[in-house]
Amino acid sequence: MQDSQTANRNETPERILDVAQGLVQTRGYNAFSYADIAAVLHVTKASLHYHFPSKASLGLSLIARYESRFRQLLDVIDAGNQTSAEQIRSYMAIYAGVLADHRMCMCGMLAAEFETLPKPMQSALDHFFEMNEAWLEAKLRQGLGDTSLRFADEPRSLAQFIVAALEGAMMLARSHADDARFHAAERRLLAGLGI
Amino acid sequence: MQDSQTANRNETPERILDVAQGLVQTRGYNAFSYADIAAVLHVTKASLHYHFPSKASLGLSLIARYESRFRQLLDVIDAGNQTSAEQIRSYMAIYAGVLADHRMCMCGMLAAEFETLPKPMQSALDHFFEMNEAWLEAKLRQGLGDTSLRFADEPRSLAQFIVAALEGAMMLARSHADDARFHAAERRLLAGLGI
DNA sequence: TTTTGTTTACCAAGTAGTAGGTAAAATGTC
DNA sequence: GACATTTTACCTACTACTTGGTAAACAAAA
Repeated sequence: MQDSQTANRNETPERILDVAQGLVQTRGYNAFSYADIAAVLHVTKASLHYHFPSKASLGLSLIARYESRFRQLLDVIDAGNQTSAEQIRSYMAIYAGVLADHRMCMCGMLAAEFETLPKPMQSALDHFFEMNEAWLEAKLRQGLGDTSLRFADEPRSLAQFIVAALEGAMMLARSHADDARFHAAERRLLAGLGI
Repeated sequence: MQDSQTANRNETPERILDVAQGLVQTRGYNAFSYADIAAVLHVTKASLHYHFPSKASLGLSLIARYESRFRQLLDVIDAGNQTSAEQIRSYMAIYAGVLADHRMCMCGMLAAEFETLPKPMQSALDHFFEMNEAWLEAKLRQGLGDTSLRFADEPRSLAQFIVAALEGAMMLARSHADDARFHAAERRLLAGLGI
């Protein structure tokens, strides 16, 4: 009958992931501890270990959830009836939304720390970026086909470039506390697609 | 007369910085400890604290040295008689060299960890990027003037974009162990300047 | 009454950082 | 040149605290 207990049921792991994700996005994987999460949620570290036995397992769940949520957003974009150009704009808007929340893309942050991550997290990260690049590549090809986009490069390589540029712009916009830098990068990347 | 003593004289702080820089570039500021450096140099942690009282002071010295070395490389580029276009190529070659050494740009790495750094390090980092962007902006303006470059954007904003894109490309090339991604980004950025 | 989630109370190892001491080199001063 | 003094560069041994992680007891549902 205690609401904070009843409400938690089955949702506790999600709330742990919420807090952990925020910490990774602002501080990085190596700069947060179970104690930090415990303090926010007013539970003990031991309780966190019940849901996520190790930090590595927590990290892996973090990436899995992040990718599946990202995938859902892409599915929504795919379902709408926008041109490829508009869909790519929507894609960039996802990044912009994260930045507006004073966060770094979680997987961009983890990419910086790549060398220090457990193997399973590295593989999950690879998968996340592969998914992103594949989606973008498809949109680029589509846009070339229906003439809503205009560019010279190989679509796969251009997709990789766009992801890298967005991550880099996000990182520097955040450290300079200047979202305008990111939006300028967005505009320039779109200009490179002839839109 | 002991060579490892005589040789060390006055150079020990430099050797400490060398090791620390390598660790930051591959693992990040939050993922290395004095113990790691001590192990490489076969000295005690206390000895490191003699030269750099705190990790923050070590970090600050790290950025100061990195910026002054970077500045020297830019001065060499300035001194040569290349076109602006060629000078910008040389600038990108600095980044490529770091990546070829399986390292991330030290300041790019620190930018990801920005939120967790002591204030003095944050300010030093701002200064590093400001210096980079100002140099690039000047080269872009110069290239517009002597018609060796062709682009539509504001030079300052374009300079910021190029730095961000290089950092992002470097970060993802490193995590994918695929230097080709970075070189593709280089080519695309140069193409955006009409070269 | 078993399952689920939590707490208390730990642990071994690692973190940055300090105290106090030592040998040797550098710098005076006679 | 010989002497005392200071500085440099290091060490051993420690403190105070944090890290990820565990075991066992306990509470609340189902």
